[in-house]
Amino acid sequence: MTPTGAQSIAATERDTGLSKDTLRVWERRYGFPAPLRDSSGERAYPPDQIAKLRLVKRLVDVGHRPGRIVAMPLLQLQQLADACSTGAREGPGDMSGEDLDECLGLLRAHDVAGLRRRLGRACMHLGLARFVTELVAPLNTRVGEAWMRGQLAVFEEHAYTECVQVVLRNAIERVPEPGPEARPRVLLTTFPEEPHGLGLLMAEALLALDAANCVSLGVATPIWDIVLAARAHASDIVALSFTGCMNPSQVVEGLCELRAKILPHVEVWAGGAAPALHRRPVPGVHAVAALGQVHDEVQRWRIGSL
Amino acid sequence: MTPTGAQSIAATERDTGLSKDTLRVWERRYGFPAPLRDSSGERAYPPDQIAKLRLVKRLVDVGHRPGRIVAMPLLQLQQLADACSTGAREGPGDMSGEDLDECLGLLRAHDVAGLRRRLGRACMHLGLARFVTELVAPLNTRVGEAWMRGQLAVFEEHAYTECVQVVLRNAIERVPEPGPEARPRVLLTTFPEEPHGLGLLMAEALLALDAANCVSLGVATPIWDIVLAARAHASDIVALSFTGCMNPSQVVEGLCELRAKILPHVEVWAGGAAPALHRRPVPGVHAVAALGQVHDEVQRWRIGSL
DNA sequence: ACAATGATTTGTCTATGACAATATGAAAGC
DNA sequence: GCTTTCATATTGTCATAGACAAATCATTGT
Repeated sequence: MTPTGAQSIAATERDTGLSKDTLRVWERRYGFPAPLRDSSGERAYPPDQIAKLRLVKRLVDVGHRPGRIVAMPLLQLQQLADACSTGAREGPGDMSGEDLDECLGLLRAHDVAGLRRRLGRACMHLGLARFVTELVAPLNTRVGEAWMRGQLAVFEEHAYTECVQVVLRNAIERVPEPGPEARPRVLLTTFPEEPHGLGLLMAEALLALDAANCVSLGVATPIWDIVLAARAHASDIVALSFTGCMNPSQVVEGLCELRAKILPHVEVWAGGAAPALHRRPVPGVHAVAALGQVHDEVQRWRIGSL
Repeated sequence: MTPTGAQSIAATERDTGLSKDTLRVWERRYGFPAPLRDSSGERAYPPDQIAKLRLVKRLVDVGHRPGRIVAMPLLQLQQLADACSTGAREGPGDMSGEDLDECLGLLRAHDVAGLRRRLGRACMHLGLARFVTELVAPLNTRVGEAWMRGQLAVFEEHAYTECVQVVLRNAIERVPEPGPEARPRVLLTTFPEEPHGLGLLMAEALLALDAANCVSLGVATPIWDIVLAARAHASDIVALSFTGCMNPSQVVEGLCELRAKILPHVEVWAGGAAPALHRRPVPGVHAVAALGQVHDEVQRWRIGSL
């Protein structure tokens, strides 16, 4: 932390999601980042380079190639970011963007209590299923985009996530519990590299509405423990959630490994925004493209299990 | 993943919490771990070595020195683990261990729904404050110890955490909201290296009972964003939670940095099981030794702010 | 248009040396 | 006896540079 708040390589790794090795090899190959050096020759990344790295990482996650974009000037990167995000606009059946804008406004005004009330009201108004698929899902996208463009600070995204989590957990609690014999029995979790749990909670809400018997392990469960847990809970389905921040190869390898180790009659469902999921399907794994599909998939399972 | 489920160094890093650098340097210096090599010369850690590494890591976190214990045989390590955990036995005012045993029993039986009901009942019975300080806190310790001794699987610990989280969030939701003008205004979060949020939730529960105005950012907020958030929310207090898994130097450095960047009249509270917190106090940071202290600290703040 | 093949890109791994921060333990002073 | 001080040892992290396998691109041949 020598000059003007420049950060060590370890801090940069966690703030950008790029491994130390990757940071060093980009520097070697593409000339960026070009960190300062402290008195003992260690890299010190200034804040602006970290910001650019975050943007690059995001663009790489969406499919751009490092060699092409790492050396680009910041302005061009931002144009690129704008270009990708405008691609996915309101799907059919989404809320009129007004509600989304209202929520974003409350978030920007740091009115956490207000946002929580607004979301709670929307949940009651729409019903939990539509709340999840038509408000929370597109709102997540909007928040993610705003964050990528630098229009939203990290702490605002954190506040948002916490807020949605509170509302969702509350709503889930209010769904009447199915009997202990209800089926399917679903185990929900994420892989060890995936620290985000919002997708999991959205899935749990929809599953609970379909009277499935949910057990959530929270985030970041080692694969072997997922296997053990599925056995211990006699699960019919293991549901995994992935965000874009996960390395594509980790997604595919992890799913293969899980599929190989788990009992064959247990279904593996994988959902979320990770591009790898939908580019290369893994045999024996159900890729759930959209949250709206959850209901149909449960129906399918019930028919199949008769 | 060549022979008998041996894992790559990256997988071992996430499963043990030891960095790649540390794994390599231990091998170089102490001769353990001694991973196999795959066809291209890359390390492949067999499951038993990973298990031992986890145990060693835990012992190191409690204060043992790597140079002394890394090369020890497994049996001796287990004795060491038993020796340290029996050290901290029931503090005064704790529940009669029976309730704890009952909860642990439900957990071991994988009866998540039962555990949730049991905890919910205990919360109503004891009241939220005593529930947190006298049941959840010691139960956390028991679960941690059981995990260290290998009597509890990782997935069981995950299920436990999720369970407690649900119950706590539910209880917090039922505490009447204080008015928007209520003071103190408290911002809750953890440092970027700290992924555990249970301590945060326990603190939030106690603070809510004292009619503080809580805003939680969840876990893993960059320090600079904590500063921004405290400013945006006009917080009086920033409350941080730490577990033993955080590197001691990160704790101290982070607290110093935060203290330096944040407005001077904002108090910084730090609580949790991280040993560094109580060994080396950081100037300008209130180390909250036990959860029971939260109430008194809020009182102190209120008197001081008149 | 589509499949096969060769070239390039890219992240991760290895190896070894260096260093700063922390902890240990002995000696010295009260 | 008890604390303080300082030299020594321990320990995690960082640096450099080369290697390689998997994924992706671009080109060619049906």
